[in-house]
Order: sequence, then C-alpha cells, then structure tokens
Amino acid sequence: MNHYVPMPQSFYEQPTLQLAQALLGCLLVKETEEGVASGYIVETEAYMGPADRAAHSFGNRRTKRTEIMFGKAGSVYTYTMHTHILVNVVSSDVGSPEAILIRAVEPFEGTSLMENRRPGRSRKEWTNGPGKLTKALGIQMNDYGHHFTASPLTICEGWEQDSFHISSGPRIGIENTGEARDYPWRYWVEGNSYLSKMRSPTT
DNA sequence: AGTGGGATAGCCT
DNA sequence: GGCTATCCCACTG
Repeated sequence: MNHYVPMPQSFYEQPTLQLAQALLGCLLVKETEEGVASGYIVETEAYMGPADRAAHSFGNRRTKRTEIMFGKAGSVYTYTMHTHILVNVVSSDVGSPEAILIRAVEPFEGTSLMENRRPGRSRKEWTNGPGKLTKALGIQMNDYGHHFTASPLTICEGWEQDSFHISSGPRIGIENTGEARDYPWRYWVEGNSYLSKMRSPTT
C-alpha cells in the first residue's frame, strides 16, 4: 500500500517562482465524508505579492480575504469567483503575501466521485481549470486558512520531477493589469492533456 | 467576442 | 443596505 506522503513544511519555504514549478507533479488530495479524491498538479500560476498588480495583495492590501496570504507558507487560500472556488498555496515568508494558484490537475484517485461532482462532462472537463478542479475534488471555502501538510486538504508526493518537462508563459484572466500581464509566471507540464484552455497565442 | 451567471468581500453611503 | 470588482465557466452565434 503506497500511501500519500504530505510534503514537509520546508517544501513550501522555497522561493515562490521555484515552488510554483516544484508543485507540478505533486498530488493534491482532498478527503471528504464521501471519500478521497486526488489529482496530479499539472498547471500553476504565481502571484508575487505587493509589487504584482495582478495579485490580490498588490500594494500590501491586507483585508479579511487576503489575510492568509500574509501567513505561513503552505497555508490554504481559497477564494470565490462568482459560483466558482479557486485554491491557492500561500508561499514566501510570514508578512510577505505571495501565493500560487492551482489551475489544473490530472485525476488520480476517486474518479467516480469526480464524475458525480461534474455530471455530464467528459473526463477531461472534470479538472482542466481552477474552478473545475475545486468542484471535482470537493474543495470548499471552509478549507481557507488550513495548512497543506494536514488533512483534509493536502499536497503530497507525486511524479518524479525528472519524468516530465515544464513550460512557462503569461498568466490568464488578468488582461487589465498593465505590464504584469506579460510576466511568464504560469507553469505547466508540457504536453499534458488536462491543462486549462490555452488562450491567445498572439505570437 | 460577447454575455449571463449569482458568491463573496470591500467600500461606500 | 446597495453598489462594484473579482486570479472563472459555459453558453451563444
């Protein structure tokens, strides 16, 4: 029985851009009363804190919502966007509000649960976007403020880091944020078929 | 490309 | 209490 091994605290204490890449291939695991669902992280986006116009914490904006971004690396930052919930990994030192958005995962365990939570969708459509994967895995707003080293929401060892290639490019959904829009702070597992939709090649 | 959806939080009265 | 923005999604055509 090969069981889930949560990444240690030290894993989360590497620099944000490095952590955003290190998270690729890790398993995102959510336990609920219905059972366990998990998927391999295949796409992430870094948000670089006070200097990043696209980040919620731009200009050190500190509110009830962003408060956790100022907390310990490895904390869970959930956020609602209309009907959708997005999940982020807090990074950097306490007081330095940086975070990484998990944009897509590849289903692993609990696929029948995911299917029930994403009725009528093809397998690919279960988790190939930040709002979709939270629904498929059962991630809720009450996961806010927990830590990824402890149940019910954990990040665990997954694929070997040398078993895939990492690509990077501009982030998504932040068209109106000035020069920050072009920073290549989105990372993904090259060629994976569960990535979120790629937009605007615009060469 | 445009747009409706309908969940928060923040910021103003 | 009302307005507005938000690190999206799915549906139109």
